[in-house]
Amino acid sequence: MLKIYNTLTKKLENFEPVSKDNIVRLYSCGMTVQDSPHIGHIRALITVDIVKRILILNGFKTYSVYNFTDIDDKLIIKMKESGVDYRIISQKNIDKFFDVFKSLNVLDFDVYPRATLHIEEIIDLIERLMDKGYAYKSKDDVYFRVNSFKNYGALSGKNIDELVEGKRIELNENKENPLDFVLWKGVKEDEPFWYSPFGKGRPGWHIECSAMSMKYLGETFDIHTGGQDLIFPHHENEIAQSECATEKKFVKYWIHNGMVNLKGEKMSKSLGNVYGAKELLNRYSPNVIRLFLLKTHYRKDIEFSVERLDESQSAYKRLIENIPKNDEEKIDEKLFFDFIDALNDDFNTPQAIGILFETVNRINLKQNDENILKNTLSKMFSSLGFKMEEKNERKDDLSKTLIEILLDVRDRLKKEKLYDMADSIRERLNENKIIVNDLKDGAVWKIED
RNA sequence: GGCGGUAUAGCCAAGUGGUAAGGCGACGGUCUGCAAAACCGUUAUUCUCCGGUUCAAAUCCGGAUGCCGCCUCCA
Repeated sequence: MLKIYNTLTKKLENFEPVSKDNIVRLYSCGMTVQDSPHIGHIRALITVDIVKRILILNGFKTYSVYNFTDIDDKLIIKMKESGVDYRIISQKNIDKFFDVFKSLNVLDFDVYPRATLHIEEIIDLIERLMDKGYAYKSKDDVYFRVNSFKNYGALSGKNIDELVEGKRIELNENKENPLDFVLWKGVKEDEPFWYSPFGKGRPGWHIECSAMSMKYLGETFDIHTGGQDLIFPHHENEIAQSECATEKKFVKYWIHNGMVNLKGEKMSKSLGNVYGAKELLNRYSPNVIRLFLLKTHYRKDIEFSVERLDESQSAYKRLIENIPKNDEEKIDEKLFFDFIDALNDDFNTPQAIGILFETVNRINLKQNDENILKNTLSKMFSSLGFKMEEKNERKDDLSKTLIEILLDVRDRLKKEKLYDMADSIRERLNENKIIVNDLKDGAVWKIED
């Protein structure tokens, strides 16, 4: 039985899907595409990926949505600064996202909707809210009336009265209540806009997620994921908008992943301390990054560092040694069951990875069930979304031959006990990223990753 | 100030009542002319601190302290 920690109830709950059709519907809050993806986005992505994979292991089918918020204040600021149209900036970042996405071996989502392509749905939703008295027009903007939703604060555990006293509420004389949030922003000079019954303007943050999730997943769906930093106000506002419009429960399970911190600080665009996804992928393989992330439980913050990644790389090397190339059928059912059991406990990937390494240790002890263990390891490996990497053979036949000749010469030198010369050949090859290891039956070589 | 989370070995990290998984590192060993790689072994009498409950506590209860996130755009 799959158990999920639900942010809404703050409890571990048994997972039971909303619909009887065996399809689990998920919505992931994606990027606001004013900037390139970073390690934090990767973590969120790997988290949903694991959620989906484990649902599938439990016999469910999934239908999932990953959205792009491709119009917002920051994008407009960037446009004004650079003189480049916001659509070009956002498209560039969406392209970058898909580059990263593809290399990570993440399961495809079924839909990747964009806010600007759902203006109609957004307007409809705002109209529904206005008709019911949950939203009001003030000057050129439309706001959501927070006081009209009695459950406001349920997800984030916040109390409306305390929020009002908080020091960080933005002052805006158009609002009835400082907590009210904008659904539709009236156009200002030199800004992109769309026509609507409430005047020219553009959607506020929050509303696009409600409109798009409802469109593709229905008014009530199973799982909504995102980073912990989205709990308030973004997800809180999504619930308010959606539930007021439909008068139905919006989402059954809310899953939030922890942050990736850098030097004790959250990595974020505003702090300017982000570590780019692309940079990272140039330096580490997708599997190493995946291992680095899955070694820590998804709800816990991770302290980002190159040392941690190097550590994961060392561990990964040991793991990969024992993954057979061809998947065979026969596995150790008990072992695999333990593995699933760990994952079914709120996606406990650290424990599952522990089982992987215990299996590696057993394989290395060369017991008689070695092959079965290897097959099981392979199945666990791919269940977690790791993918056997194709070694890119950057060596052509000629250099291969030359290296073989050199090693042959070196072998003869060794036999003559001319170790200085033999070692010098090894060193010079080494300097050129050709690693030579003398094993029992002769030397082997490989090109350094 | 409010809300939430967290504290486990040198470092990272599981474990929520039955006597501390796993990884990295370090050290020792096998192999080796040497090195490297690979493999084997060792590495927390104890879980931030102080009380309490229990036959039994890292785990439950009360209290203290530290760290982090959110309360403003954020994955």
